[in-house]
Amino acid sequence: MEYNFTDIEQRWRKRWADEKIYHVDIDGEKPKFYVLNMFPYPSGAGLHVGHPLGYIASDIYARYKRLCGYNVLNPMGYDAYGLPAEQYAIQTGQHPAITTEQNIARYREQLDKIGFSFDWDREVRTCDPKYYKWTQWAFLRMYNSFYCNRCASAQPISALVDHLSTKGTEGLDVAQTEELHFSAANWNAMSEQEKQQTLMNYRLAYLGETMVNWCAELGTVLANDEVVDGVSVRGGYPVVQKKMKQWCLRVSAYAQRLLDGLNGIDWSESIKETQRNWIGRSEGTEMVFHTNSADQPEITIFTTRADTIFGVTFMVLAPESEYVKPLTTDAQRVAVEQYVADTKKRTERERIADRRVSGVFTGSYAQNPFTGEQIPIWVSDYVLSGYGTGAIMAVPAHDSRDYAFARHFNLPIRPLVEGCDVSEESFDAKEGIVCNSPATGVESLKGFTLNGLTIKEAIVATKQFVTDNRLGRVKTNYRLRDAIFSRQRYWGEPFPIYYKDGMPQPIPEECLPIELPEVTKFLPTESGEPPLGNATKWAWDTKSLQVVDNSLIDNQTIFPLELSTMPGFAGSSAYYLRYMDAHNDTALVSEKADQYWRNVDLYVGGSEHATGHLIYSRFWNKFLHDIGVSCEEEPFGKLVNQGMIQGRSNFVYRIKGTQQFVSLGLKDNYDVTPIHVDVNIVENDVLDINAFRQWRPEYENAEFILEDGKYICGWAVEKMSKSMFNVVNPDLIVERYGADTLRIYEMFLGPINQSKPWDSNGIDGSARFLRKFWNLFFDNDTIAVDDSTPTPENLKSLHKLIKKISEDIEDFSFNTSVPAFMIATTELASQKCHSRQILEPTVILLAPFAPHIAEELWNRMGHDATVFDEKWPVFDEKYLVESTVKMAVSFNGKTRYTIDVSASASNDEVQQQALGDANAAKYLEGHQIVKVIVVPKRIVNIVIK
RNA sequence: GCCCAGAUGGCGGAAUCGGUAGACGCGCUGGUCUCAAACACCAGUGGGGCAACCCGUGCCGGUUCGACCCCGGCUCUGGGUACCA
Repeated sequence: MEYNFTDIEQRWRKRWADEKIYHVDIDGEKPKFYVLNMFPYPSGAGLHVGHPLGYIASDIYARYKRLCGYNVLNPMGYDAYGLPAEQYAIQTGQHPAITTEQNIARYREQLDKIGFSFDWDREVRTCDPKYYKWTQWAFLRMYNSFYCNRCASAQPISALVDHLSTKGTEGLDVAQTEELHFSAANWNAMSEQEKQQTLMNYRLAYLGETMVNWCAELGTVLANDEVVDGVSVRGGYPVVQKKMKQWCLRVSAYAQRLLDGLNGIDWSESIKETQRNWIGRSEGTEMVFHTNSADQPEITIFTTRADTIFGVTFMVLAPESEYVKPLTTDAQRVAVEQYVADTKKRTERERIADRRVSGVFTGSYAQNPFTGEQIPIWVSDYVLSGYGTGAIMAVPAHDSRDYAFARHFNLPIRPLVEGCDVSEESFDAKEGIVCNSPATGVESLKGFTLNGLTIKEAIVATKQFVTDNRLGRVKTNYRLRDAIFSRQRYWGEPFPIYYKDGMPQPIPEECLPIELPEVTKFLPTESGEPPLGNATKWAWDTKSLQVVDNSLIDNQTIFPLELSTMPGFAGSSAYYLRYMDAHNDTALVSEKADQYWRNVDLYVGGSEHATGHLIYSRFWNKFLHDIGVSCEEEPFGKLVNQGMIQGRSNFVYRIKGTQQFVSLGLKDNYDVTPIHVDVNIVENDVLDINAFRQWRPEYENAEFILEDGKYICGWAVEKMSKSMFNVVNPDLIVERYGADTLRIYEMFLGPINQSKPWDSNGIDGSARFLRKFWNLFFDNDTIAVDDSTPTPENLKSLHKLIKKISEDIEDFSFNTSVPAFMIATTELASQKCHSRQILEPTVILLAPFAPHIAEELWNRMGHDATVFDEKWPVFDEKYLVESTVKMAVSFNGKTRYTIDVSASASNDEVQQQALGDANAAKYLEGHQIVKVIVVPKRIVNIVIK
């Protein structure tokens, strides 16, 4: 019987869809299991063979869990807002909604061919108003919340207003932009506008004047994770620092919880470490340095090395620091202003590329709080305004950056560790015994000294002294910044915000969603406003509670709406919750659905989201947890990162200045240029010469120098992309080999979490395996499954397979499952096994990997129902018990021969047998036995001398 | 610079507990079938040697009866991150 995969796959896909066998509902009888893939951005290029890798792995797991009796939720949707659709719209005028719709249709068509067990009834699209209603809703909830440090939870803003109106800021311990101090009387005396302004300091979603990454070419601000090396991730355009009023999310409030939460989740250590570094907790000390004149502010600095206080020889302010202006003396004003202006002009990229030492003296001095010594205050761009307090105490002997600065400007360097050499470089290590702290003859405050302590002891002692003497305080800093939440783009979620007297006002929740307005142009307006500035119907009527025409704006009852839209991560931050209850019009997710599905048990996606989506999503979920929407504190229990599938490019070698192409093995005899050639006209690295001549007009008259009558192409592993001509489309593989072969082959390629090149050369092996598997069940054209009693060999082959496959799936080692199937198939074929008791469980084992063929065989064996309603076979050790075992015998660790021993033999008996063997005499000749080590069922090692 | 991961035949990769290194697949070689080719099937395939054997998991050293695996020191590759005080 021929294995006709095209017919089989089409038939089963239709039946699965018609009977909705992958549709799931809450089922109190069964335990739940939630499998999730990071949903794709539907790009215009469609899927290539790399995209389905993670989907196939998670589908195998989902089908396996279903067979194990779980109620499995395995949804799919689209992250549909994004820059490429908008840029395409700018170029062509085509509305992004239309191209997005087309791309989604194409994705769906491609996904459907691979046989996934998705419950499409739960599909979400981030650009659907029914979906982004809940994105806007969550934003409003954040706007109306603040973060209480004492209860480590988000609280309604009304609770804060109560506190402020009765106690002012007294006893307040909350997350805030800057620490404010005022009394209840002050608060009550504020105008409504002032109160609103003040509350912005505390809201979890707030409008803040912050330094942002501004990308002029894209016309928008970008989040920190969207900028790499000073250029935008998308497009690679330069990014500059600019102060702008932007919506922000107070992610920093959750820094500690985001850090703590990592300990309880099953993610790869590398991703957790990346997040820990990104959060960047550092424990240190804030110290106050007094300046000399009453009209100059005192300077607060942050340091993790308080122990180096006696080595401070200068201070440095960030150019953007608010301390700069009041601390600049008249004599230095021109130089300082010039320096600050110069710094502003340089992009971050330039600052990184050309890391020269620069700076300028302010003319002012501060006093060392421990010795009263006069310390010059400088300004330099190596100090960042955004971290700590934007001011540092410089200890050139023990910080390499301070060292470089001191050397450049000839400032003193004062070593504080016994025996350290600072003549060439600073001594940054936190090891050694402290000296010169204070130096001989220097008077220290209250006789305080660190001399003789280790650095670690000195840090503790200094912190204690600083706290006791009110010179500052112990402080924990986080590198994690608040997320900038505005984008000056069209194709994103609009904010449910309008402006009254310049102050933002929330639109009531019950009016959501506020739908994205139509525009005719997708570019910023001529006055530099975001694209929504082009909308003509984009004003809020506070009476009728609806969006109305701009011409009606009177700033009395009708007001302008926010022109920015939300960033890409907004829609992807809570989509896993929405899948639980995708059609609920009254809640993001019902309590019932949330209580049942709880959180994602298995999340599969790329590691490139480590500092983006995977942080924002955890933050967003923690907020929803605080307000009682999500019952779990962490959204994703187990995370598996699939590797990238790279392209395997092929090359032809043209002899320079000719139309002659030389085969790989002969190319070194000529002066050649390698040229990328379309991998689709190359098979097993052999070029299809005729196809090549037709590929492009310029190769029409190409001539070839062959080896063994063939043209062999060179190859290289590169990113899979159109320009390298190495894109492999899964549709073509499915057409030629079938979806089951594609699935098996993608898993066989290598470990799931490893990046690896796509190599079509090996796919025949996977196709051959499925054909052999299919043939197990047929005798010529008839199904050959009978009710015969299985032999011990049959049972052994089966149970070996059950054990291996079950373990592999649990461990996500699908690449080693495929060989196990191949071996079992070979064994069962040579045993001529036709027993139903063996073949039926074998089909169930294969079903997660190759669902179509499994269904077909299941059906042909006489079952009407789907194989996925069966039970996963139970492994029984007893079938694997051997009567005899092969053991290796080695002498001094070198294996010489093997012996067959009874499985029940004791170690002594095994030793007797190994030494009694005729071979033993040969190897023992002229030697003495020192000892014999017997490892049961494995090896007998005889130590001789 | 710092952090993380890795290095095994011609290639992708196995060896999940420190116990016969190279499973399985690709490729290659030989054979069967065929007028021939493709497909399919069968056999062989780490290197050296006629053989007994010897050598072999990036490099150097250590622990052990025994090391791809553990420890110390390097080299290289991939990824993340970077004036974070």
